Amino acid sequence: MPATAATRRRAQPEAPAPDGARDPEQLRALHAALEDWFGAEARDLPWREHDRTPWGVLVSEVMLQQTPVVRVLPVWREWMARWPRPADLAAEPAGEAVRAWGRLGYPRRALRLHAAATVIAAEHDGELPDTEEGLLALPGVGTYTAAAVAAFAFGRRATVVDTNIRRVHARLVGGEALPAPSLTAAELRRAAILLPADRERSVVWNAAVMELGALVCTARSPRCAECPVAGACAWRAAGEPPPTYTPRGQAWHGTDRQVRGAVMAVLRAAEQPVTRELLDREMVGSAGSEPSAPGSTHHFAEAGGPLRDAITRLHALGTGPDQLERALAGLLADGLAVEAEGHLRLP
DNA sequence: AAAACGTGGCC
DNA sequence: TGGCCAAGTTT
Repeated sequence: MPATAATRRRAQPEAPAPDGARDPEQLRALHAALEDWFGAEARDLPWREHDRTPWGVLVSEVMLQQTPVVRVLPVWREWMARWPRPADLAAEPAGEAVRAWGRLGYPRRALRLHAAATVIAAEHDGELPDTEEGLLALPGVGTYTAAAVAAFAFGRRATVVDTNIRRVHARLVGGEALPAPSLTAAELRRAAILLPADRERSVVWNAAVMELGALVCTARSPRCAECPVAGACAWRAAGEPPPTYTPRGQAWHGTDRQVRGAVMAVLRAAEQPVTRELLDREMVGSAGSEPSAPGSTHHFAEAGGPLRDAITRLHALGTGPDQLERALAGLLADGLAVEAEGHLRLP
């Protein structure tokens, strides 16, 4: 049956299907455009250098979970210099990883990286697993990180889906301002459809889409004028409709999380274990008052700038006894702190 | 499966 | 100024 004008229109709709099923020609053009753009505009990040190691890629991916690149860079360099191989990290106490984590946030990531290094050293002869499945079994490695390391460290064809990629797909293909609040099965299917069949191209595509989301197709005020695929963007074609929901932020002030963070800052800064009694006496219910001067107790005798600052910050929270108790219990349960003989310290 | 989990910069 | 946001994982 000869194709009529009507059937041709149905076969080639103006807007791409939201599941990403564009025709092969469109897809190929998309792949080529982003490949070129990435080649010209990609940032020079150390974990993309030729001398990178799979371990370095894993460390970068974990550090980058919910943490901006600029903050990760110096810490990643420090880690690589100090612990160039998983076994190097595994040879040290977990607390060293937590301390070297600095202020990246979510310090249990440091704990899990140390645990992963221990597994790699003990069960994998010091080498990272080179499959998604093997990587996924490591502590702190979820679906995103497993796919990312498989692709970027081992050159595998993996469906990488992070927050940047989700946003780019939502706009470019889905015609929506933002992806759903949480990852859906439909998004995974769409990402799989969009992934180039060619292995090497798939690696570049993953990196390119992620980079586009980070540099151009940003959450707030996207730079569409600089976008290499703006002409193919379903969101623009639809007139850039606003988000259909408003993301709700995380509570912070007055939360246990805030107290945990302040306690961890003290433990990181402290050269010696900190007495539990000190936390209770100096930091509970004393908002508005002054913390004891460094040197007023033997615990503070050697309090330098960083420790003093951390203590001052915790003091300023005016944490109540119940909340301090809860926060400490949480830290101990998570293994981020250890209590022995009335003292608290990093593990 | 919703909720917990740090931190700092930006508009 | 305060809410939003950043290469998520775990329970």
